[in-house]
Amino acid sequence: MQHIGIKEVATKAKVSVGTVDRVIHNRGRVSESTREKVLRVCEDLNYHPNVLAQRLAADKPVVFVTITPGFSSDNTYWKIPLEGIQKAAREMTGYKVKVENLFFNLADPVSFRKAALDAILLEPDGILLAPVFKREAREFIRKCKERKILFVFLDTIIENIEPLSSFYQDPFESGYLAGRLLSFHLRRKSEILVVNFTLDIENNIHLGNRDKGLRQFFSDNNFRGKIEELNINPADELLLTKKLEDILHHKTRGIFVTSSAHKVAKSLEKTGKSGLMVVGYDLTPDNVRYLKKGVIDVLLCQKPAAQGYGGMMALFNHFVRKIPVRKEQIMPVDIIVKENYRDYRDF
Amino acid sequence: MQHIGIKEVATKAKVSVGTVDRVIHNRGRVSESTREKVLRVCEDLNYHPNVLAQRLAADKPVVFVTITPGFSSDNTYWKIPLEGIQKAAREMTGYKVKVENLFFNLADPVSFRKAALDAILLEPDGILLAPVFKREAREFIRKCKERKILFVFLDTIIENIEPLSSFYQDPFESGYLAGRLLSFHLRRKSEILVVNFTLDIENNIHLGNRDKGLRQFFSDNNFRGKIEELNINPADELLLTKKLEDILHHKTRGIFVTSSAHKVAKSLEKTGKSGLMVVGYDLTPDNVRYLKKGVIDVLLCQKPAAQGYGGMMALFNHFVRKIPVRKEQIMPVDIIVKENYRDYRDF
DNA sequence: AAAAGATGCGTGTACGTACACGCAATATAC
DNA sequence: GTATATTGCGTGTACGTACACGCATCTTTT
Repeated sequence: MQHIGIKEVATKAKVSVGTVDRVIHNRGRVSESTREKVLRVCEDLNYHPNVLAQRLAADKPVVFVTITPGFSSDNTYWKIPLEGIQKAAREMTGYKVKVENLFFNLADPVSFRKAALDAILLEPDGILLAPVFKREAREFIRKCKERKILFVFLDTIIENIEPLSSFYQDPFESGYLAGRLLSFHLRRKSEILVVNFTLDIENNIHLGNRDKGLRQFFSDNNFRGKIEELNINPADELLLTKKLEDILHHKTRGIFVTSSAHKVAKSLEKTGKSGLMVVGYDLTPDNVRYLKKGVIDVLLCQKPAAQGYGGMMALFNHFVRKIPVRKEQIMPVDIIVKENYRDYRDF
Repeated sequence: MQHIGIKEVATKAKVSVGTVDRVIHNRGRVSESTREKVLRVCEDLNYHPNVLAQRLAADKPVVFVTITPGFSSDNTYWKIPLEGIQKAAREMTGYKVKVENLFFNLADPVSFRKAALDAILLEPDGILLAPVFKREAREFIRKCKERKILFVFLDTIIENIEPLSSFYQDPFESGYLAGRLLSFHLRRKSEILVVNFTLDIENNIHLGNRDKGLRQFFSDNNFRGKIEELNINPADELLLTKKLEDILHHKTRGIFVTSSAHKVAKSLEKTGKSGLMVVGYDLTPDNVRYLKKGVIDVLLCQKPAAQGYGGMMALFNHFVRKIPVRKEQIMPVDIIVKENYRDYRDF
């Protein structure tokens, strides 16, 4: 006997499978006495429903909806999480699961509201959500709660709201970590430069917290040197080179870019760099090029595909496999240098 | 119609489900003409068998065997991969999969041969194997091939043998990476110390290659300083402290321990350390303690639980879910410092 | 006290696949 | 020519669960 099922429970409790089924699903028409008897036998035999058979016999599919920022040629970041989402979706074929991907525009809160409405019309069981616009997301989650729709947060979280699970990275922690890494290279009176590309709408909060994390590290470790700051529009490449030339001098030993560092790297390459440790974010092709050249020293990453995959799997595990799901999955800050970037390509 | 199944194929091909089944499984008793017709319809309808129903209807379970080193109170390393293996096994409940864990003694090749024989007696479909003893493993794999048993390598690989998949880390690469990390902290004429705990039988090859990797880095980056080496029995704690005191001097800026670094850290703590960057391996409680204290600066890790989990899942994906499996999964060298170790605890 | 309703329970069919069995039709044997 | 194999195919049951239906029994209504 491979697996004890309803049948075995029914036999031992001296009732029919139908009765056991009614007990398990709480759909009435069972006397209290037999109800208790059946439940006791379930305990005794350690009965667990067979998920395969459940999904096979189910008449309605489980429906999941994802709501993430769309991507374009100039902002490809959200392509990667989607790939993880789709990988997970492929693994759900045969389980009677329907996955619908909705997108919104990072520059337009209204597009988010629209996607949110569409999502609810699909009457999903669970939603995977990148709550970029806090206010709109709060509103949406209120509606979900009314309708008993569960949700998982992706990339960011919202304070005081408890989702089924959330997959994200703590930007403050990653900035703090960047401080640690830079500190290996600093001397007594070295200076550091922090570069913020301020027009990066999506990541505004992220960028700020990364910056704060770095500063906290140096304040915690009584660093004596100076931390310069440069806030700039990423489109102004010429300006960037000029400003960097102005601001860098012989005491500067480290640069921390709170987002993608390839533009800084490009400028540095012109200027000529020596004894400068450059730390930035994200394993994009542009960044990798400068990592390989040795202009960028460290990239901090968060496995965006794994986040998308994990978020979908959290829904799957909860609704289909019915196993407990971690409330929170803080993605490790992966430290990537020239020598190990290859290993992370597939994440 | 949720999923096109055998029935739809049968209808369209104007045969019975039994015939379709016989065609799909190549168990004869079908005329060539109907055979071709059925296969064409399968193509046309893009038929893919429903894995859930397959497993539900299967009479014999799929059998997997794992063969890994055992663990004891003094060598707990292999406990972690096993946890990953067991997590994967739990996820297979309901799929009619039988998993048997066999162990051998790292100090005794004969115990490996015994486990290997036991494994074959279980007539498994697939085997997850830590091929620590190369010669014995080769012999065993020969037998597996005769019996058409597939295998997945865990932790190490064997040259010129192609398993279904392998999950491991490249020790040379990790040593090379250690060189990069240390280099951030070195000055022109700094010295480095490499510490090898030579009696670590299990990892002998690993340790050697880590050492080689480090040296290769410094040779590739024309490092001018000196690399000292200390080979020592990990049991000789007193001797370790003494030797360290002898060998360390003001020019020493880095220590690379090719395995667990906590014993070195303990000695350093007595001696008093300053301006010394310590890099070691593995996220064990002992190591973490010194990482938190700041005596160890970096731990290089390889997510051993994820390796065990991934290895089992490779078997599962191949035999049960019947989806393609990556031939090789080189685990990233995770760089762990005081600030991000928390995030890796669950891997 | 008979009719109507509610309660407690069993039966049957479906989900998509595997596999044993059985029955024709054809092929081979004697 | 009949008897026996062989080939080609369909049917039936099982896997474990979900859910509709139906039939007794018991309770309430008038």
